[in-house]
Amino acid sequence: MSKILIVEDEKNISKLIQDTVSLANYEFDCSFDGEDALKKINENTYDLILLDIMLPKLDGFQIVEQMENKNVPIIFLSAKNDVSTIVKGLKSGGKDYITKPFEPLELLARIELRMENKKEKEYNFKNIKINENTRTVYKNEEIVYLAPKEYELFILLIKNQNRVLTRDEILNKVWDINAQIETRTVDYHIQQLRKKLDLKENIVTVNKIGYILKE
Amino acid sequence: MSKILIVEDEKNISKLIQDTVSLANYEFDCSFDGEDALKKINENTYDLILLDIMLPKLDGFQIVEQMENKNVPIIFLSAKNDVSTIVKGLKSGGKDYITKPFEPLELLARIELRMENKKEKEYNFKNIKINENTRTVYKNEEIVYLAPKEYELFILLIKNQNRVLTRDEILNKVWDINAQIETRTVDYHIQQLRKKLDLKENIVTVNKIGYILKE
DNA sequence: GTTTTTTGTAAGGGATTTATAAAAAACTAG
DNA sequence: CTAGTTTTTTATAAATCCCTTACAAAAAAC
Repeated sequence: MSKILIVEDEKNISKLIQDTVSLANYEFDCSFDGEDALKKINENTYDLILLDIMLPKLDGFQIVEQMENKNVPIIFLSAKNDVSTIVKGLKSGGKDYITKPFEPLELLARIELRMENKKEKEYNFKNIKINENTRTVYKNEEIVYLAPKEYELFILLIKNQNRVLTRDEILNKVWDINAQIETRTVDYHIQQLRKKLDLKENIVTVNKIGYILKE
Repeated sequence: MSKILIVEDEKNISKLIQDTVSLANYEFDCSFDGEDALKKINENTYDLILLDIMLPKLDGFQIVEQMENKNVPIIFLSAKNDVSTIVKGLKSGGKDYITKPFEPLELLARIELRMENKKEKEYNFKNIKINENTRTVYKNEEIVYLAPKEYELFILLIKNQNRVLTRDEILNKVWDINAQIETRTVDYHIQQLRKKLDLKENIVTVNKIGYILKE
């Protein structure tokens, strides 16, 4: 889930922003002064920063200058509406500049616009991450290569976590086979997954029925 | 030089925009009604479109719907300042939405922001540097010459690092082929890249699917 | 407790897929 | 048209996949 940092010193405006981003189910952290914001930015990984300019201790521009990871998109959100400040904001790394008072729905639309790149079909299981867009599977951040059938089988399992999949169901979905053939093929591929992804404990055999992936 | 299309029916506003973009030495075309704009968009390649919403013949949203190349960035520029229209604009493909009356300098800053994406034309991978503007590829600071297809294929790979590219996807993007032909062409060019750029380890074959460039 | 069924696992091997070099075809520029 | 380059195809070697077999281990049935 995408995470936003809200940097805004006025409590009730911060609250309004929090409510707005919550609408779209974003996670968020809040910061009420510049120093704390900078600390949070450098210590965490945010997908977006909503940044006020006039702040205690450090102002928005100083934060932008001093932050380490320059790739996090920033939307300035400020009452300062003079052209020179807006232009400065946009040139200093801001992806947008919204003046207060703002309309929550417009803010949301502008947030989502900057987030768009990030939308990925991603599943997690234990220390395993699987990204369907890129067709990559990671175990502890390292790419694990899965053969075609293995990959399809794992997708099926992970999409049905904690649900027993019958052998028939598996054969249907991964092998496009309708007949009830007796074969060790499924067993073999289950074995491969258990091996490659350390899932000996997690892919549980349900005798005479099938398999279940569970934590 | 980057070229902008200005779509605005009011002559004097159009003139103001023209003067503004001229300040930054952008080339531009002008369109004063929707139909003409759509025609120009489909027949030319613009780097950015400044699009009014209320226009004769076709409105801005209809233009967006009907244009063929959906990748051209659009900035809406409209007197309509109700939230629902702004949100609609941002969600329908606009990269920004500026309300009239606007400040020329702010407009310019917002234009340059959207143009910037285009400037990011240098990629790095291991000891390889690739500059799209100059169409040069360096391996350890030394220029490596890549034939056209090789170059295009490498650009595709490097823009999709750590993402599996299917053979179909590759054929589509590099060869403009839609059919699923069986051919060894892709293999051959992959081989050339592996050879010329020492990427034997990094361009990994994903059996039955395609290839992935990874570190 | 024994037999039968089911599953785990390793190893073999045929079929499919990819790598590679070399030849043929298609371009390109002069 | 020609010479040189680029791209595609062909042919064969190599690699990979994944299905099967065989036997061990586990579970279920008797």
